[in-house]
Amino acid sequence: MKRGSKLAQYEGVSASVIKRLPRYYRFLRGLIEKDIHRISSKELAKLMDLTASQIRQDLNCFGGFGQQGYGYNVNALYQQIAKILGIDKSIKTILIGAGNLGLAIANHVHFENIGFHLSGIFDVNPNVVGQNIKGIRVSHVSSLSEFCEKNKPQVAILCIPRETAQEITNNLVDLGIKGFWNFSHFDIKVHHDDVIVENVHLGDSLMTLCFGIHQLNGDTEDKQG
Amino acid sequence: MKRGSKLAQYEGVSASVIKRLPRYYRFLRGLIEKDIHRISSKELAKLMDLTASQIRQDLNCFGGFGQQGYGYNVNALYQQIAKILGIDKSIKTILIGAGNLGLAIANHVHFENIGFHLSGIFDVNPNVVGQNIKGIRVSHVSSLSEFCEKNKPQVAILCIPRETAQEITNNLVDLGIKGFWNFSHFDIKVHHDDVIVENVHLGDSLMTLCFGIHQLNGDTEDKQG
DNA sequence: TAGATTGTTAATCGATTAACAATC
DNA sequence: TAGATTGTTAATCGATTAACAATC
Repeated sequence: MKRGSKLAQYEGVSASVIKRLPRYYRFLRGLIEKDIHRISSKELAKLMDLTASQIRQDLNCFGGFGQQGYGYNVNALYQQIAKILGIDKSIKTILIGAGNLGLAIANHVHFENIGFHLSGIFDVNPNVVGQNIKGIRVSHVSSLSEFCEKNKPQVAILCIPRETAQEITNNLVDLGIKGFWNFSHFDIKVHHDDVIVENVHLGDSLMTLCFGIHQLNGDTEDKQG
Repeated sequence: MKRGSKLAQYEGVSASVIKRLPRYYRFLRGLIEKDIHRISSKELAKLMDLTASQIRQDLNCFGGFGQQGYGYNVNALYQQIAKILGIDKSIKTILIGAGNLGLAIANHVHFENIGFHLSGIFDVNPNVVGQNIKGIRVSHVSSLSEFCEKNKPQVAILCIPRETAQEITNNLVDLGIKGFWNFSHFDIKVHHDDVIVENVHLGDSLMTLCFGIHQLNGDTEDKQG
């Protein structure tokens, strides 16, 4: 039995490569929709604004998916990447915080298509608790531990205020959560090395754009003199 | 008159450095809230899980904000970063697409705190057009060009389906939009080098987490045998 | 002054790109 | 076979880290 072995399959692969995989996946789907069944690293590079070298290097971290003189089979490569990412499985996931953003995430993200299953939604606001979202009844946060013991979710999505983020995180780690998708404006800390955090700092992203725009505009705010 | 000069102020600074600035900004605010007025690169490094070297290198791209033997004045540094990012100004911004995600963004993001002003919201759905969000009446997309000519927004937030993203982008570029905050599941292409795109691919982020979880679990899906 | 900590240069590390032999 | 394109090694480039003289 291989399953359960603690030996990570792609140990040597760098985070930079991993982070590019979803983008490959997206572009390959685009090709499939256009009925393109074969592509060379050179063509794909042009499409994605990368170098052909990088594409070949990236893919070869996981195996030789191409064929000399031919290129890559789009469908096969698409399936391979799905498998590498683990999208073909289904990770039990809970959402903490059903405010504006939490609701939008619940409704907008296609969990089932990308390897997740949303199985519980929690909030503290009595006006929200009891509501139905995507067929899931919003529960009070006080029922979290009971839920986790019974259902053993692996991932929690945090759409909660910065002030409570760390405390909730600590509780969730104790309840067995292994991964956080963190939307709170706070860099949550986790002291177990078998728990991972994926941050989505929307504000940070927008501030980067702010900088870029002022660079374009040539705005300077020198002390006049 | 310096304003309007096309000479970018921080031309030599790499994107990696820029992208870290908002995080510094967040942590500095945290310190201010804790009434900490002075910090060394070493202490800040520990807090942020960086090296002291990197912090000093990063900040010195923009100027010498510290003092030997003392460290950095938290308030002063906070203000400096705000200025570098251009958060102290206000960029006119429109939102395209007032579905789940668009509404959440409009309500959730503190535009005014991070250098932006939301001045228009547009959708095609007649059930949405006319609604009031944060004091802004949702207009039909057909009125976009009129609005842009009159108000000259510089940034557009795209919360629209992948299928229409490129077409809308092309229109908006023609209408003078200089920056895109793109939430559509599509890498929009822009062929002007004075237009910038900041992508937020939520699905990509979640897929990365998916990969990480399966690595932790030691999941393998080898052909058995 | 002595101690601390910066700003900055030099060394290291990692990621990207280029080159080319292998091979379909 | 000839042409195309991969897989992979080597070269380059950039980003991070270490070291240390400058200086508060």
